[in-house]
Amino acid sequence: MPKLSAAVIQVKKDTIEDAARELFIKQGFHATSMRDISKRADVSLGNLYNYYETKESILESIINRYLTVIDEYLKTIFADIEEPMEPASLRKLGESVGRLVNEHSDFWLLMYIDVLEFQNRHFRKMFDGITDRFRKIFGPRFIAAEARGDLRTGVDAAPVFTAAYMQFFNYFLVEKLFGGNQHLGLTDEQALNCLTKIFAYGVLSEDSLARFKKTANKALSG
Amino acid sequence: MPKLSAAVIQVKKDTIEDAARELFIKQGFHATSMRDISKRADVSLGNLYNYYETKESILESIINRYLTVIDEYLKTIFADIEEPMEPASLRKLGESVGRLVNEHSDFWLLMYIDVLEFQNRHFRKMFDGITDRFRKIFGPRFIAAEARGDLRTGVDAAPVFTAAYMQFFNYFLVEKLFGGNQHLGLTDEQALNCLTKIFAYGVLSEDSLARFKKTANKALSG
DNA sequence: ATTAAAAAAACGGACGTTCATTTTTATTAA
DNA sequence: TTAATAAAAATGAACGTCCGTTTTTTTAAT
Repeated sequence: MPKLSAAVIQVKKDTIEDAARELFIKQGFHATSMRDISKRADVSLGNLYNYYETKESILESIINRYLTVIDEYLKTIFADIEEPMEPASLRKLGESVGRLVNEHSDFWLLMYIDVLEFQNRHFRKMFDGITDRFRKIFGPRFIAAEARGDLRTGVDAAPVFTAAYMQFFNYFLVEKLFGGNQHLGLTDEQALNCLTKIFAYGVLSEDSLARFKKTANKALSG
Repeated sequence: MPKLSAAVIQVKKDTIEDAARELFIKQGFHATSMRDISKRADVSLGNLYNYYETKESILESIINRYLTVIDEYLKTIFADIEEPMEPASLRKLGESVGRLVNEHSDFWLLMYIDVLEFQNRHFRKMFDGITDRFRKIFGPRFIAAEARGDLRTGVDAAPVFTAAYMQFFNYFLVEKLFGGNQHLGLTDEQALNCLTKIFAYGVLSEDSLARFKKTANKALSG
């Protein structure tokens, strides 16, 4: 038998990884055996080792492929955002992140597998330097917003945008994977509104704002 | 041999659970064998089954004990907060949550184990109805703050406080377990300040606030 | 002597991986 | 177009190890 074409090999790897992913997610990495994978992928046990060196390398391949999928999803999300600091944009960011979490919730389970089994070796890049990445994408618009006077004095847009992104992320992950069931006491729609308003307007009234500023601002400088 | 005293039994269970916890955290639940636990706890393999029915019940016992520890920690945190909506209080909340995460980071790994292996069965209660719990603790002070006019009109303090709590939590978890290494591009101190300011004051300036309110407020109502 | 705890041995099964064997198929020669 | 061939792919039994748990035996305290 001559070598299979790269395309055929890729198809087979796809079916193997699909099967493995489903199992890893449902029952964890260690609880999934190579026999389980071979059965579900309809590939003989031994043949798995023609495509992957070890069981761990199957997981790695799944994670790496998934990372690119998510990366592209995120790119389309960010491409849709014109003025990142506007409330409507933040709200839209939240919606998009919610979809990302809910449509790919298995991916985030893989992330926890990675945290537990490999000290998050494969997923580190997701969070490492994330603020800088946002600065790269939105930098000019951050600066423009500041120049227009959209932002409070002293506010750096990049970490704030990152914080909003992370907050949305965390909200939907808790809802989806941690059994939060409306842990903010609000529907998803209401929660998105609430979180967006927090980032845009904050919580304090104009009156109390002036009152607290005297005592709090020095403590919160920097 | 007469029955061991309850105290002696508890001591032994402590040593077993300490050993098991260290192993579960370091290498995961499935990757940890009863032989590993028996070796580390210096207890014979068979004897483990005089104290626990199954391996899973060891994990459950660890989680339940830990849950009470964390619960008490949280109680002391909340007891320290007099006016929950003041910036200084939010900042203090953030510091406390940071300590909680960093001092008990293994606990949160157990939570991820629980998510993966048991659909978060044991940890659900940590997030379920959390906003209501905050309302129970701070309810009168939330109402008082609103009555004093501290809050913007239409702001419900409880979900906001919960969101702040979750945001701090997530920030430190990402830093500690997900390799964030300053993912906001700030030191922990600066990040605490930044997040606190977001919750207190929001991001937008007074000028832009008025400008956006016309378009955004109807979209964000509710 | 009695009773329970602790240790050791044993059990059946499942694990990741290897490997000798069989099957398959793109290429080659007819 | 077809048949032969050679090499890769696919197979599944086998390997040695380790698993969670059970059973048996030994030890220790009343």
